[in-house]
Amino acid sequence: MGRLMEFWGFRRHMGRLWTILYLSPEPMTTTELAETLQLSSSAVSLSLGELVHWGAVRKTWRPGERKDFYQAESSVWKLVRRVYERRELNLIREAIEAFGDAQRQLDESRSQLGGEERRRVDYMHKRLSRLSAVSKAGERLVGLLVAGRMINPADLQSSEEEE
Amino acid sequence: MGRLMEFWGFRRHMGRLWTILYLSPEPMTTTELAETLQLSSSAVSLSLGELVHWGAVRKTWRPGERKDFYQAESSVWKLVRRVYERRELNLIREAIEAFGDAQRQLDESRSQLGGEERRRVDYMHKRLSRLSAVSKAGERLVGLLVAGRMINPADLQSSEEEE
DNA sequence: ACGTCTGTTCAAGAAAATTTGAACAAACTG
DNA sequence: CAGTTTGTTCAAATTTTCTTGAACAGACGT
Repeated sequence: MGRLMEFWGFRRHMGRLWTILYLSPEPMTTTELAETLQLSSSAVSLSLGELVHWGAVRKTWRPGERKDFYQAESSVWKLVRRVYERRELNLIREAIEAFGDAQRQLDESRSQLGGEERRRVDYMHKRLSRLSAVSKAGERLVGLLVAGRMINPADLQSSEEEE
Repeated sequence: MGRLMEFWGFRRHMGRLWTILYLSPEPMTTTELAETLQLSSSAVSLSLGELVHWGAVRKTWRPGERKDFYQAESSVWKLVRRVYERRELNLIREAIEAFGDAQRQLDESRSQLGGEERRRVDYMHKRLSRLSAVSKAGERLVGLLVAGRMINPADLQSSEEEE
């Protein structure tokens, strides 16, 4: 799980910590976690905090106990969905914006150019439109995924068919 | 695109190079690319090579010209699909294997344990089964994506419903 | 209120990655 | 075949990211 998480753009330790908690029938303390994974307490604090931020781990208390206890959110699907919702969707939206900005910049310079250069700018403009179209199709697709609705990958394919 | 690619686990330069080529009506040489992006020739060579390996860029020639020319594969969907096929699917499969290995290791030690410890091992075993189930549902889902078939995210959800 | 226990933050050090220039290899030209 | 041009590989150097221990802050019990 550590490698998987790392690949997915998170800290490796986040995966390791979550797994330990997921496999434990009881909530655990930071001390136990640090011992199990041979990590310093600061490393545990950092990664655990991020896990809590992503909702992958929950803090719990025990009557009488002074230390915090942690337990894993056990629905992987819920977690995946949350990441796609918060992170991937944003990423796609930023990209779409960037493509639009680029096109506007091209529009501005276009009038001052002539012949060869203008044809080049027009070409770039057309390509950016296609990138936008694909991105928007991707955005819709991820949106459906997050909503748990059926997805048709053919939509993505057709979004960049030559006109 | 550089940031997007980086986020997706590739070199940033790969995204930048691909974009320049994608926006160019003509194939380009390594020299032009290095100039445009202010990169050393070795950096261009390295990242371009990887792009070619992933099928995101194609080498072409021009009669009479000594240098190699490169052009971008222009179907983004094709590229995404290839990455999921080659990389993400493998990753999931490795994870599934790892979960199985872990379970087998638990099976081995189980007989030598008693009471409390055995209950703990049984719990971990059950959790690993659930991770396997989710992973297999994910594998099927990505498989469908790659094949361009309809996907139902509800399958993932139901793969980890309490029994 | 004081001392102790817990968790977080920070800056310094360690580790990992990227980048580069130089050396090498391969292909073409005259 | 010698001399260019082009492309790749490698190790050193730089940059970036992680990790750690110490300092800090908060909460609790006595």
